[in-house]
Amino acid sequence: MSMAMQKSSRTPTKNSKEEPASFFETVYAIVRKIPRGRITTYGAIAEAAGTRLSARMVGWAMNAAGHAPVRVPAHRVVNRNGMLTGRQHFATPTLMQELLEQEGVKVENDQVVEFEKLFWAPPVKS
DNA sequence: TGGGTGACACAAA
DNA sequence: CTTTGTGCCACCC
Repeated sequence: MSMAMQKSSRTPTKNSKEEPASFFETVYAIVRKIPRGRITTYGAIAEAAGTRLSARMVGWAMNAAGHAPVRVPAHRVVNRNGMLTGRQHFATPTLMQELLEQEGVKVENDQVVEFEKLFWAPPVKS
């Protein structure tokens, strides 16, 4: 799959304040607010960010989150099915599951157990 | 400027 | 049930 675009450099646009300079940072801010042991979905984040029509962008932002200035708990973000779709993008394919289990989130067959119960609804972006 | 990209979501077959 | 296809939008070169 991934052949071109391996560098993917992004513009940090660091602001002294918490003000997100771009949609990416908005997503990062939301993801960082996910409580430990909880999870959310790309769609929920997208909705909170104001782009519910495109959950894809959240995944795209997560892709860039790997080189974000602040570590983003991307392992707490799963797809609508509660599946760890992004595990393949972590340092190791199993890292995402390991991190989740470290926080008490049980994962079976690449899917979060009781995903609906652990689901955390991100606050709506003002 | 324009085009391509995608860690999703949803509908249809 | 699984598979296939389309839409969607912000960001990067």
